Amino acid sequence: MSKQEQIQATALRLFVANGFHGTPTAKIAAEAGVANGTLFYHYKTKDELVAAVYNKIKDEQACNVQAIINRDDFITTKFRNVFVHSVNWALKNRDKFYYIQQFNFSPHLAQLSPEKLELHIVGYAEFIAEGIRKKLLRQQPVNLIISMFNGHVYGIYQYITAANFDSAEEEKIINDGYEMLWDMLKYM
Amino acid sequence: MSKQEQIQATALRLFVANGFHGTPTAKIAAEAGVANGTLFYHYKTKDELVAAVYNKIKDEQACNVQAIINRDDFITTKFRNVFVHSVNWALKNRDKFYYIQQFNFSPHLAQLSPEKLELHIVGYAEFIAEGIRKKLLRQQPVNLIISMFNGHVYGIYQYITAANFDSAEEEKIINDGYEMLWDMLKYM
Amino acid sequence: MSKQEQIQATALRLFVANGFHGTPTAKIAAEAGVANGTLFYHYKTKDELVAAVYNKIKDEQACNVQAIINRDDFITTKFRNVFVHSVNWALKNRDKFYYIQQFNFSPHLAQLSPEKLELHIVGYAEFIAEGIRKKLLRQQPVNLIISMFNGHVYGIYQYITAANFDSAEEEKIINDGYEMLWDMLKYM
Amino acid sequence: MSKQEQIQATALRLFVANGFHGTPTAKIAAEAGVANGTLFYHYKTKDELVAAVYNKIKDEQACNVQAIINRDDFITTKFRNVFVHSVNWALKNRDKFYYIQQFNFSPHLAQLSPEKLELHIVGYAEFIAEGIRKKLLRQQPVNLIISMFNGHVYGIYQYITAANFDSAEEEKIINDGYEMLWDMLKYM
DNA sequence: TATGAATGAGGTTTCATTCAT
DNA sequence: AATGAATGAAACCTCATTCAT
Repeated sequence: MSKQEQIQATALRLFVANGFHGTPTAKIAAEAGVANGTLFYHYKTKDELVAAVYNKIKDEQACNVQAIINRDDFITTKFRNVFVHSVNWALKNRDKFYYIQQFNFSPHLAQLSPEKLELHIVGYAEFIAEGIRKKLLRQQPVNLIISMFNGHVYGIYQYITAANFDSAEEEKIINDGYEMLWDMLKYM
Repeated sequence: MSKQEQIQATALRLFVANGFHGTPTAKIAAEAGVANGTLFYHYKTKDELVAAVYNKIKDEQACNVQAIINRDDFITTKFRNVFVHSVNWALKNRDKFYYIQQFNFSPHLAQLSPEKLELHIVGYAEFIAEGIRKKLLRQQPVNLIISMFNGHVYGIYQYITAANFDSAEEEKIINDGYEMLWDMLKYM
Repeated sequence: MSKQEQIQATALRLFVANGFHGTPTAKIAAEAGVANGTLFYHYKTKDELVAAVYNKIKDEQACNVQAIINRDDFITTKFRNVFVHSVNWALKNRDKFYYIQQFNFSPHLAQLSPEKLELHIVGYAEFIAEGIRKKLLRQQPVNLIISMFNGHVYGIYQYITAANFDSAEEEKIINDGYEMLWDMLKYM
Repeated sequence: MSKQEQIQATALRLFVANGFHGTPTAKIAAEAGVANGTLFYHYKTKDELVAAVYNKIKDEQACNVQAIINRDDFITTKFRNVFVHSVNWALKNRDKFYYIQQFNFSPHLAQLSPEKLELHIVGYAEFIAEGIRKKLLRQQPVNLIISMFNGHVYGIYQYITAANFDSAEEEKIINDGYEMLWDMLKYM
């Protein structure tokens, strides 16, 4: 693990635990086992580090989703798989999921270039558009469908993390959640 | 308006405009027209003020929702009204809604007493439980329904604020959004 | 106990526990059960309160010693009694004794009028002068004798408070201490 | 002279001149010719600096005394030299002596580790124990002898500093003082 | 006599960032 | 590529004191 990766991993952990503001760069460096100045050698500013961590997570997320989309499944299967995978990823990477939210509701978001942001949903958009075109999904704007989808993932995530379910219960909730989602978005 | 109220009102305004970290206590005091020390006379720490502002918004929100719930409507009407109102409130108070999210994804949240947090959903829970009991809503746990509901509000909010719709369009989206929500949560 | 006395008693306790600087007037007032302003009604400044506590203790001390001096004892008996009493008083009023030292090594001391300070040793001086004149005590300046005397009290006090003796042991130490003192100061 | 040493040296000078509370950290930094933050880079808190200065003085004192103890003198000579030296050091370093007392009667003392405190008397204890064993000194506990000794130094110091003696007078007083001390502590 | 809200100067401390090595 | 001592602006907070009631 290179020093740069050490720094990012430590930053993620500390930012989630204490917030951006509650995490001094000095602490990140110390816990990452590098010198204070090293952090600023790799990232010009703290904000740059914050954004780098965000982009890395987003890329990882997008990659994973893309892998599922690329599978040669039928669209409705794709849809289901993307949902289930998204929830599971969030549950297995709570830190990262939390970090994304924290970042989204911070002044940092505004400083990201819009094209960078677009990138993260491009894969989504296509197959959902296809679903709408083929009258498998509701006749609504693609972005609205995506927003509903994400809101739903977020809702399930909140529900599951607020309590302490075992993995069988978790699975059932995700399945029920998918049924609800499908009832909401399917073409009728 | 007492000095204490002035401080809180000013803090609310500045916090929603610049975030808590972007707002020095000195600025709050100055714009509230009081001395620096006065702020700390009424709130032991800045964090206490941050939490007070949060609670005030939450109370306002809860009050509004409660007013709708208390109306002598049929449950399905209540349900619709609460949804529509929640989205509209968020859209008309984007700063406050943003502040709430910012707070929710920060270490501040953890420092709030759990009972205070419970209070904010107590009104919700009852009428939704009733809806489930009367077989108007899906046979799922109350909290799951609430989570879905909130996720949905959040999704619609995101969709609307990401673009620039006129008020007629906005209304249509909210109505469509409600239909989708209902298809998801209604008893079948 | 009047409010004024409450304030003084509380101030003594807190000053000893936390030092002058470590004790805010607000805390004194609060723990004394009076309002913040009340303290400043009785004492124009914090320094005045600090000095008042000092003077009260010194007066009490001086009074006690004077009572012993006034007894119709032979001078050597007086001498012994004053010593024994001084040590015992210090041990029974550790807070007060500590306070005196703390005050003596603080900028407050310099702000006391010299005549006020003189007052506290006037009783001492006379009978010691007599002891010297009558060739019961060493032929040295009165003030030197007094300084030695006080240093000796201080030394015994330090020794006893540093350890945990029972009262029989304490008594023995004080007696031994007196013998040493006498060997040092008696006329030969 | 490193910046760290500069800070400590300046702190020592200002603390002894104005007391710890009378010396803002900003002033120390300014007079040491370093930035404000530099002080806190080397000392986590002001208290840490206060203690560091204390320890430095104590070490200096202990070193000096140790040098005398290590000399190949007869015990009674050692004893005399230590006394004379202690008084002279106090008189030539009134500020430092004052600082030590100020510190001793403050909550700072309680925060020093006990083993650190022990260190400062370890040299003393040994040769005094030897004096007792060899029946040159009174048959009393070592610590009692030390306490008496210190009380005596303290008494002489008080007497001399309260008035304005020339150096010849000072010398005589110290000699007389020693005789008294000896009459008190010698074996009979 | 007593109160307690209000003050504001001043203190300690933090921390992102720089730079000589 | 890496270091870590040094920086100084700016933050939070304290507290003796005042004053209208």
